Formats: sequence, structure tokens, C-alpha cells
Amino acid sequence: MSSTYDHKQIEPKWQKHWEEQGIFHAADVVRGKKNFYLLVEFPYPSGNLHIGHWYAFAIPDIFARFMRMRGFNVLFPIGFDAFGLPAENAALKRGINPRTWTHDNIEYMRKQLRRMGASFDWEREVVTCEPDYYRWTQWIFLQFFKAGLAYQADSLVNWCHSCKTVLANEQVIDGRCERCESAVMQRKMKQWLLKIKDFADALLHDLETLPWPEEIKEAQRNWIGRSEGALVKFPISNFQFPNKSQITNSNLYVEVFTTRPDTIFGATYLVLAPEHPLIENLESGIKNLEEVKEYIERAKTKTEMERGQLQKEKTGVELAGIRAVNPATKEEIPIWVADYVLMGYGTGAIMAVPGHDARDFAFAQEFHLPIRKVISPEVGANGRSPVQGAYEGEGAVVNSGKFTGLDSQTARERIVAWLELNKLGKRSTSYKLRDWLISRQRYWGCPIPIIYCRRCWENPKSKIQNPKLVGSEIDGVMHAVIPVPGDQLPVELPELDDYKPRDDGRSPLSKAADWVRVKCPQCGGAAERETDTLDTFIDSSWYFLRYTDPGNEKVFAAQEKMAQWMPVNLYSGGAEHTTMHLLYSRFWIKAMERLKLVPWCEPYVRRLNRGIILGPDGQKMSKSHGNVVDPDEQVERLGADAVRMYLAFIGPYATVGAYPWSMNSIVGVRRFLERVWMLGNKLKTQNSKLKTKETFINKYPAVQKKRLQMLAHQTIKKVTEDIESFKFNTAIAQLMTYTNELVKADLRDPAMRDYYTLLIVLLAPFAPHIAEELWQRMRFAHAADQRRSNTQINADDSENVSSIFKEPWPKFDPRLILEMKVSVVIQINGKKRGMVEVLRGAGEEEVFAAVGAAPEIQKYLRGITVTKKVYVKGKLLNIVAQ
RNA sequence: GGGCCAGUGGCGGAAUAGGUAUACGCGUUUGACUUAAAAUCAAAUGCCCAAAAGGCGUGUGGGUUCGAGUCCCACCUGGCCCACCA
Repeated sequence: MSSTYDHKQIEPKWQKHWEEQGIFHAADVVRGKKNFYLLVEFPYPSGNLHIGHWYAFAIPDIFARFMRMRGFNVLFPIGFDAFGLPAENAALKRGINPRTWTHDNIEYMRKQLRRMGASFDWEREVVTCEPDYYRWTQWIFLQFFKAGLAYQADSLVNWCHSCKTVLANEQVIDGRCERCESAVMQRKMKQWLLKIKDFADALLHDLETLPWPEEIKEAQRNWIGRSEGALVKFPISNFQFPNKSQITNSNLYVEVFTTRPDTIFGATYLVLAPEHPLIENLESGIKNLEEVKEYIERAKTKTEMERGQLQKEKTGVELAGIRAVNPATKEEIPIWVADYVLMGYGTGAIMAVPGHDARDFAFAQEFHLPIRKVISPEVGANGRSPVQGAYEGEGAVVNSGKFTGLDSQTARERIVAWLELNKLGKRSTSYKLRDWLISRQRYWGCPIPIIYCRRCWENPKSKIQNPKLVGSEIDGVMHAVIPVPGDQLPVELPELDDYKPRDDGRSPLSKAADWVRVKCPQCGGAAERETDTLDTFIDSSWYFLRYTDPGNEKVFAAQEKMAQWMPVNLYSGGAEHTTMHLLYSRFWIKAMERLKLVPWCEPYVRRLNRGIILGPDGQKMSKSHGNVVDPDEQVERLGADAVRMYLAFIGPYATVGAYPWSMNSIVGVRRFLERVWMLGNKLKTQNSKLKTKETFINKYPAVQKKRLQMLAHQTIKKVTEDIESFKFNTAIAQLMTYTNELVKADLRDPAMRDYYTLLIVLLAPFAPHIAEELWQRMRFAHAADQRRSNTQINADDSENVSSIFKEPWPKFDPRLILEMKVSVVIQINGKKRGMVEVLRGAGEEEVFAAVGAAPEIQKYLRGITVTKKVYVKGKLLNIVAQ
């Protein structure tokens, strides 16, 4: 038996053992055990594991192993978020199939994940690009479509002229294409969207019920961006409509959204977004139509980058000849068009109050528009005297007719009430959140299971049969939008020869003519398939449901299987998903709940955002910095146990911070593991001479060394509580302290073996391989001892317990963690001057008496009068004196 | 510009119902072992002062308190996210 710690020998051995024994497979029900669902964000199969993956998976694995030992039936699954653009890019660059590229990566990453020693249940693996998974992605999407939650609309998308393709927001870096670095434009295209906005209030409201970290909740609240305010109508005063049939009710006024109705008397002009539809309707009355059209054209072709750079410079043009009436002042005011007003928020039009809004102020200055003060900062409101620019705070309303003199809040209420009474406006709520744009003009994604049929749209009968039939225009011709029937799912992604995007921005799938051409499921005539694919965030919006029932061919997951595990008890992931994946999947589950597909409206009970690991130089790891730490090399050199334990030791896990990797510090962790190993060796030589009694866990024998016993119980307490709160760093510190004491202790003490076993068990979640090895050796030695002393060996016992991870987690005795004698700090006027030792539970008088016997403290008391004593029992005595 | 978070030794970090600041680890110094080095073991290690005594110390300045890293106010610095959101 080798006596040096050789991680290369023991780590593969136990990884194989655990997998063969199926130790980490989660059965749906285990008698007498509560279920616990621990979820980690599944990886994108990008090639090979980096340190970030280790941090994301190996550290939660500590918790998974701990919970098993505490007696929970733990579901700790893994899978691959396998659709996505990098596969397509790799295909274009290297001429390989995206499917091949993805599958090769998955295969390689599976091997690496096993080397990590994470206790995943591989029998439940989910891969989103497999037809048996995306079949159900398509099925759920169709339920949403039938319920009206998925719809098509013309939307502005990011368009790269050079690559001739649509880009996702994540692919636009500082207004440039991430691939070719040319400027990105906005282009209007027909897109699929999901009605996440319908759930804005539910998403906001249910957030309050979740025990999540406050900063995550706050980030989601800000993202949803609910604002209370009012919609106000500003009638168009002097426009003669040339053709009476063109007049619609909405042509007669400009409707704006404002959160500050109290400033309405200061609204000296209106501004429309360049895309505002009213402009077209008013064309015949616009005297400078050429100029206006030119401005709108320019705004359209402005790149994202230009918008960012020119944020401070306001541009715009007046609609000459058109004026509106401020319903409060009855004054005629001009209407402008400017790109600082966004079509996507509110009504796409604003009332400009340059006196009390910085942007309006800048615009008014630029174009010499009137600025009127209607709010006066109340004295002492914030002590700051305005106002070189606009005063945006609250205050007393002035110059506002009958509302003058009110405070902002009261004025808001009264003015809105007045507007409502006169049918000029109404209370309203607005959100920053926009509906989720889910179609992508890309190959490597889940096909949208929709068929377009011209004949069905043109046949009057089909609309009678299906009154909810939706139409969609393709190349100027209307088609009926037909969902693919359930028995024809999945719509499989076809093989292509060429994944290049087309000049017209349509999906590469549109080139698969045989695939596009399809029989209409409704009329049987010639029809064509939707060629866009779904955003990959859809694939990841429900994968955690599939883990509960991965093989099901009848439904996305059986209700009774989901009921065993859902909702997820703890979800660990990266902060970058706070307002994307985390919000999307909450919405997705709420939508499923509305359709009675699932019974709960929140998918995750607890959520934890981890930090990130930086390079040794404190910079983000990147190839260009040359500071990338390769986990494979570290595992080779120091072992998986040392790598994961170092990552756990580096700092608290549930904190969104950044920790630099340190080649020195990981060596310290390795040294610790070697000390634990060597201690086992030393004990073995000692113990072979001695007969030991029964195994110790949870049944502490009478111990001679009280101090060690106390430390052992304190260690159980500290390690247990720290793991529960994800403070692995301090749990490990405690294990180190405990180990240091054991090393110093008398190895001939028969209790040492039990103390050592305790160490191994507490160490097991952190460094599973070395702990299993040492534990199995102890078992072997123990069995040998028993044979020698003719004790009968319980065969059953050795059969059942084949791993340290089937051992129960130790419990501590609260009576044994308290010290008999305590050191009390003596302060004089708040300054520490010494310590006295007294019995635990000693009162103030006893402590003060002990101070009298301590000359090094007494000298500070000479010549002064004690006026007060503050005593904190067993901790501190502060003597206040003059 | 808005929101959130964080500033503690040479470094990662520890310490909250306000009560010994710097646990644990790294690094550094000295010693033991060694022909030597590595490894290991032992001791020291916040700053000022040769040392003792003493003083000063948790980004800065105030405040509350017998007592503040922790609570309150103002400010400085850094990080992350969102950004013309009316």
C-alpha cells in the first residue's frame, strides 16, 4: 500500500467506483428521505472546460455531497445548452457540420466533467439540440401560440451590412458586429415575439415572495422598469385633413406618457419619435416635409454606435405648420421630431418640459424653445439650490393655474383627476420591459414549428372553421399561419451544405427547398415552413423540468415526476443571467402555469449568484492577455481535489466578486491535503499496536483530552453551518485548524482514530477522492483489527456501506462546545488593557474581583475613579472612569 | 446620467442582535534537519520606536455610543449592470 499521496492513482479509481455503483443516481422517491433539487446552469458545449466551469460546477458539488450525507435524496443533474451561434461560426470557418462540432465538444466535455469528480446524475443528462428534447420545446411553443402568447410583428433588428445577417443583441459590441466589426444598423423585419409584457406585474409581484438576494431582485425590478404616470392627449389644433375618410380618432391628438403630470403647465412643445406613425398621416400639412423626411431617413440609418456617441447632442426638426394644444394651459405649442424620443417606450411621443427635464432642457437650448418653470424646490427639500439646468426634483407647484401652491405629489393626483374628468387623459402604467423577440435567422437552433399556407388564407371556409386563424404576409402575399400538429413533431432541423446567411437576411434554412416545401396540415395543399429558428434562451427556459423526466416520449415531463422535484430548491449560476435567462425562465413557467401545464408560478426557490475567477494578474482571463489558467494542467499537477478545494477556499461563494487565481495559494491547499494524508499514515503505525473500540461517528467515546473533544464538536458545528450558507472558505479554515491540532496531539491516544475519522468525513464534500481513499483504508484496517480480536464482522454492514458518501453527517453536542473557563477582555474607557480568566457563567463582581488581582490592569486604575461598569457576560468588562 | 455592490496587513480573505480587528491560507524572516538544495518541522510576522513602555491603526471627514470594521450623515475610490425609458 502506497504511503504517499498520489492523486493520479486515487482520483480515477474512485470516479470509476462511484459511477459503477450508481451512487449519485437520484431515484424519484427514496423511503424516509426528503428530496432536494440542486440546479446549476448547464454549460454551452464550447470546446473544453475552463476554470469558470470548475467554479460553476465543482463548488456546488460540495453542497450536493453534503446534502446527501445529511440524508437528503439529491437531484444534481447536468446537460448541455447545445444550440447556438458559435457552432454555426465554427462550421463556416472550418467547413464542418455544426452538429458534428457540437457533439464532439460534448463528448470531450463529458470526459472532463468526470475528471472533476462532480457527483452528477449522468442518467438524466439533457441535450437541447437533440430531437427528443426540442420536440417538446416546439410543443410548448405551439401551446403558447394557440393561446395568443406567441405572435408575429414587424420589429427593428440589428443588421450587419457586411455579414448580411441579423445579429442578436449579445453579438453587438459597442454598436459593432462582433465578427467583422462593421457598424450595426437597425432594420425592420417580421419577427416572432412572446408576450412577456403581459406578465410584467406578475413577475414583479411574485419577486416579493422569493427568498432571493436583494440585489438580484432589485436588478429584475429595474429591468422590468414599472413607472406610474398618465397618458395625456394633446389635440392637434390647426390641421385640415385633406381627405375626410383618412380621419381616425387617433389622428386628432398626440398621446404622450408622462410620470410627471404635475409639470404639465411647463410643457412648451411636443416631441415625436422618428418612427411615430402619426407623422405619415399629417404629411399633407407639414410645410417642411422634405426636411422632415430627410431627418427621419437619417435617424433610421444612424447606427447604434452613433446614437451612443451623440447621446448628449440633441438633434431634431419641427413639423412646421402643425401645432398642438396643451390641455392644461390651452396654449398652442409646436411639435418636433427628434431621435432622443424612443418609439419603443410609452407612446413614442412626449410632452417636453424643459424647465424640469434635463434632456428637454438641452433640446430647448439647442433650438431656442421656451423654458417655463413650474416647480419650485421646497426650502430644505434637499438643500441644493438649483437650477442652472432643469430642476428634476419635487417641490411646490408654481405658474400652474388653480394647481399653484400644491406640492408635487398632490398636484399629480389632482391634475390626473382633472384630466380624467375632462377626458383629456388617464392614469397609466408603463414598463421598460419589451416583448421577447425570439426568432433568429440562423441555422443552428430549434426550428419554429409553423407552416404558412396561402390557400387556407384565401379559402373563406377555413376562416369559418377556425375563427382564430392568423395571417402573415410573405413577399407581399397573405398566408394562413398553421401550427404543425403535435403528431408531426419534432420538426427536425435538416442537413445543409451551406450555413451562410443569405443576402436578404433570411435564415439559411430557407435554402433547404425540400424541407421548406410541405403539405399543409389543414388543407393538404402546397405550403411552406417557417425558416427562422428559436432564440437559445428558449431552450434553457424549461430544461430543469426535463431533468425530472428526461426519457419521456409522451409528454415534456410527467406531472408526478415534476411534483417530486419542482420547484428547484437551489439554483446556482452567474450574475450575467440576472435579467436574461433568470427572467425569461420565470416568465416561461408563468406562461405554462396559465395554460395549466405546470402547477406553480415560480421555478426556483433559492437563487445564488457566484463570482468570477480572474487570471493571476487580476485581469479577466483571456488568450490575448496570456493569463489563462488551464484546469487540466492544474489537475494533472495537483489533483482535482486540490483544484476544487482551492476554489472553495478562495472566498465566499455566494458573493458577486472577482477572485484572482493564485498559483501560491493552491499549493497551500495541496499541502493541507498532504498533511491529512500523512496523519493517516502516522496513525496507522501507532494504531496497529493498539486495539480500538467501536467506530465513533455520532457516538463519541469518553475522551481524556477535553480540549480536543471540544474542538471536534466546534468543528462539526462550524463546518455544517458554513456549508449551509455557502461559506466554504471558512469551513475549510476550520478543518485546517482542527487538523493542525490533531497533528500536535498525542497519537497514542485511542480516541485519535475517531477524531481522524471525523476529519475525513467532514472533508469528504470538499475533497471527495482523498476522503474516500482514506476512509476505505480505515475501514479495511478496522476490519483487520476486528478479525484479529475475533470480533464478528457484520457482513451486511460492509456490503451496504461502500462509500464514505453513504455515511451520515456527524452531529455535534451543544453542551460540549462550550469552554469551562473563559477569558474576559478588560477595557478601561473602551481601550483594551488586559484579560482575566474566569469560570464560564461568572458575574460582573467576580470578574471585577479578578481584575483586582491583576496588577498589569490595576496600574491603569490608579488615581482614577470608577464611575460605571459595562459587563457583557463571559466576554468583556468595560470600566468607565475619570 | 441611473441602479447595485465593495473598500480591512505585502496578497486572498476572517470577524455583524455594536463587544479581543487581521482567524485560516499565501508570502517574508530566522532556526532545525541536510555536503547543498528542495521538501518537512519549529518560531516570528499590522504600523511607528533599537528595545521596553507607549502610541497609531479597517478609503476620507463628521456623528451616535461606555464601546464602531459593523449603525447614521457627507465625501473619495473601484467594480458590475443598465443607459436619451419621458
